[in-house]
Amino acid sequence: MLLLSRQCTDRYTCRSKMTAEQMGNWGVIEEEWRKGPWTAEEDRLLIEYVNLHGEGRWNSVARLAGLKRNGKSCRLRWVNYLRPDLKRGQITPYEEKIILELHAIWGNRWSTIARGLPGRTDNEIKNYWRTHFKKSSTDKSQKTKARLLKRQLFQQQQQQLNNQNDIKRLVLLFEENENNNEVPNLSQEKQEMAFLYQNTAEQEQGGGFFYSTEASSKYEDIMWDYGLWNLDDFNANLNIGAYNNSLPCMQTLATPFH
DNA sequence: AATAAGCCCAACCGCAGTCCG
DNA sequence: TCGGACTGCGGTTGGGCTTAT
Repeated sequence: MLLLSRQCTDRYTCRSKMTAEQMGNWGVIEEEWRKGPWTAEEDRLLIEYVNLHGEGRWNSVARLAGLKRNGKSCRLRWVNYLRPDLKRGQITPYEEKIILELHAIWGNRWSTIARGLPGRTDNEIKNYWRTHFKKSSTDKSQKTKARLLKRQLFQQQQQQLNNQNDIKRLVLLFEENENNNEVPNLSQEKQEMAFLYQNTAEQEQGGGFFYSTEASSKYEDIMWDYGLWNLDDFNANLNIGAYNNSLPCMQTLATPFH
């Protein structure tokens, strides 16, 4: 094992005031790949590589960029630290709220949750969650969070009732256009979604629309896939009248993926 | 002032899914 | 169809920093 002499990354320099020497056994070469904290020079090479070749083909980075890092390490460094669209700084209360809400739905699917928080990485969210919320259920702050979440979920359910009414109106449109089997000016996806809602609603006989069953989970997948999670947008796109609610809720918080 | 406990976060690991020859 | 390479994800680790005692 070879101990390397090197500079620290900016982050380490300014945040942790840690020198390469202080890193001790970090920054070593095992076999052919370097491990441990990234140096400023490595960052520069990686940024250069991505600017030239784009993201992906991470295993080519070592060869093409002259980095002694494996593909996984390069991808992780880019995704979690070097990407230009990353937000810096603390998680805001608003973002925390989104994390809580999305985690209530998706559980530990951090990458899915991260898609609802532009500029934040799955790693960041995961770390934040583990630090702030993964505590024993007896923890006082946890109880407070749980209470807050419960209240939010109640508000969301009220909101969803409104959403259902909007979509039911859409379904009525379908029924009115039954002969044509198509609603004019609606994309295939949106028609499919409304059709799916119709079937799901029938199956569930009006019971819990979003979270209750496997059927609704299938529906959720389609919502995410088509970027229709935000029903405000959905309604706006359909021109069937957007509702207005000053309370932030699930539908208005999560952003579509496109 | 010393130190223990908790916080924070970069980075690693293993696994599973996808791609491609 | 199959198997290896690649990619992405979630879990975990480890070490510096901050706060509480």
